[in-house]
Amino acid sequence: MYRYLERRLVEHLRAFLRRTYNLDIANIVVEQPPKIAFGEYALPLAFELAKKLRQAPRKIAEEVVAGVGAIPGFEKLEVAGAGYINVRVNRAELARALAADLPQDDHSRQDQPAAVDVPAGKVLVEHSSINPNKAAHIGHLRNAILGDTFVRLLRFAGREVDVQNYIDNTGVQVADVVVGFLHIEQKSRAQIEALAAGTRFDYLCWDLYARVSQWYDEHKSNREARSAVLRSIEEGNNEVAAVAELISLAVLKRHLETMDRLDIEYDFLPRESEILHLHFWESAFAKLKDAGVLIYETEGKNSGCWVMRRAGTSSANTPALEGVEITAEKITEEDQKVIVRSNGTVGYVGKDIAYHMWKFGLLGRDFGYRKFFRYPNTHDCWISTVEGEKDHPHFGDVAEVYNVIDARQSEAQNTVIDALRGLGHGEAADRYTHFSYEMVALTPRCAAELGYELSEDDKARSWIEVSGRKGFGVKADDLLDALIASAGREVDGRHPELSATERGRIATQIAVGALRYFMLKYTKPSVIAFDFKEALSFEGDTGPYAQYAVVRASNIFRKGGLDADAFGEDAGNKLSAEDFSRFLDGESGNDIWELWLAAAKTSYVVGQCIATTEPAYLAKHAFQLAQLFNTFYHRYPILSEADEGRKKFLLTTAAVVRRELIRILRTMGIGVPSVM
RNA sequence: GGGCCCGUAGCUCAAGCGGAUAGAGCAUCGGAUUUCUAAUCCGAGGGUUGCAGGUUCGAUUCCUGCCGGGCCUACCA
Repeated sequence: MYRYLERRLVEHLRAFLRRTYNLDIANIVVEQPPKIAFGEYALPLAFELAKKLRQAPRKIAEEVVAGVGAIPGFEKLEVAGAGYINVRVNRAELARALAADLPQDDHSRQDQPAAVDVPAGKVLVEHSSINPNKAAHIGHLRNAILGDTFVRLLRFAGREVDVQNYIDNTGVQVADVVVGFLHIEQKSRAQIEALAAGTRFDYLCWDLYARVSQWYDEHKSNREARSAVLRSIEEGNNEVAAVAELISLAVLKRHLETMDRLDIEYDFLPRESEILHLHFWESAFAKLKDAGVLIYETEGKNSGCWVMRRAGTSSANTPALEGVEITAEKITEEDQKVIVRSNGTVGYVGKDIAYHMWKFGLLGRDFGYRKFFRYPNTHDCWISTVEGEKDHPHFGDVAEVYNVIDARQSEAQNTVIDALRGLGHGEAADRYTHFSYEMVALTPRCAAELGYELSEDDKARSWIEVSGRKGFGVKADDLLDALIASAGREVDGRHPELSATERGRIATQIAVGALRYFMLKYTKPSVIAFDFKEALSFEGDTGPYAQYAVVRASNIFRKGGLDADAFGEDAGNKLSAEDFSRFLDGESGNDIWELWLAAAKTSYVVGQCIATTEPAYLAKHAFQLAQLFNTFYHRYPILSEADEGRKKFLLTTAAVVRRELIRILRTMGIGVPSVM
């Protein structure tokens, strides 16, 4: 609602500037005033115009205020300070629309249906992409939670989204665990199969993987086992490849179970083995050669390889003059990225280029599909195969791509984008977003708790990187278990009257809320220094704080003998515009209005999150709304309110905030317990 | 060497394309009428936004140079 009012305001201003000053300002900046008493929007417009019009900002502001005329939904514009234009909306009108929960555009934009705002075409979000050779850890949790929340944000905005989780089942990481089972543990395929059927097979692989790394270090010759295993996996149709397949599928299944605990689901799991066996690369390779994106190097250390210019490097040595043959451009050795090795095999980036051509429907080949995993809610997750089932959903061929991959891979990601552009698919390259974020590390204290020996240098660091290879890190399931246990102790103490099952359910919801919120509250470029104390906190800027605000709202209705959901549904009919004016207008209405205004901003915030690929704004929004509600809750006792009209208004306020908060939390993948 | 990111309160982090008095949480200290349960609320202290310049009516934000830290820079994935 809030965002449509903003847009309408900008349109009126733009029209005014055009007809009055003959100026076309492409981007009219709209801000939010520092205090609610100043209004709902603030425009620094006059400062910008001062130079162009050669007039004092204050004078321009006065002209704008006087000349722009009435705008539907707005109360008035006024000049403040040196030339700010503060804008006041019609509080009663906005509140009534929010209470009625009108579909966003019905109220604000009757001339344009909501569908106009939703861009055409499907969106593909790739996230998680965990190597299927060991248990998922906290770093993977950040990825999956960011990715899943972004999916929810897109769906909130009306987009159709496919969720993919890319599985590298043919690389060294899987090979190393295969080496561990076959060479160190000396297990047979049947024995491994039995282990894989046990509980938390991924934990077993976690430890084994760390031991394999040690084993390699013991004798250089031990590494030969890895090469042999890798070769067998790539060739396929042999015992080693079968072992690798069974391990990677078993670990993958564990990952899906772990993520399902957090309400994270996938639609499709494309695997590297199919990219190889279905010859995706051959198709891509031919096109890349034709387009001159790949260059065959004949000298230097990369002699015999097909190379590409590394993303971010410029051809400073060979000035890009017009008419210069670009395809014959010489790339200095250090700016070369090897795509095809001299032995003819393709590296990771090459496979990724092929995969992304497939994503955009530019490859001319498709995967085979079979059902792999059915979630408890009966949603099916599909996996790639060479020969698949006849009937399957259509994946790929999308309009936009978001890849949730950590910042360390930005160069590789940009190289893929460059390749698409080099192939002449500039429009695809423009709609390819590397959703980049920083890693999760551990505080030195946390590392010490896990038994890691700290050097003096380590102790001075603000954080220490986890290492799967060393088996050093916090496993996702362990963290979740710890959170559930901790939340469970609180619930048991507070609600002994509930059944153990019910208490467990609540503890799980709180744990998931705490974990998801924790991973979302930091902005993406910030390294998270993980600490159990912080992650296990349920107070202050946390998920449980926001959940608790909803529970409190629910309690009001329960104690009052009312149904909160039902009350919220027709809340718009309970009060007249005059009622809203009475309680929201003027100085006295400011603090409750602030709560209403915050509740009205959800779709605006969702839009910001998508535009900036930053889910942290949603966490901030949830916290702010919960905080305002708690203040309101404390300041205005509702059930004991004597004035019936006022009581109805306060109840409506609680119902609307509760409804919006539930919506926000759902978009973050966080449910709300019945009691806390 | 080159590329990318970061540096804000004791700690962990915010600050929408440059805007009004740089905000939260934690920690510390002091409070909250026996209320819709305190996983809550109110208050206090705590800042030369790494340093130095520049652009601007206005800079935490943009530019340049330093200082400090991280990541990437494999014929690994």
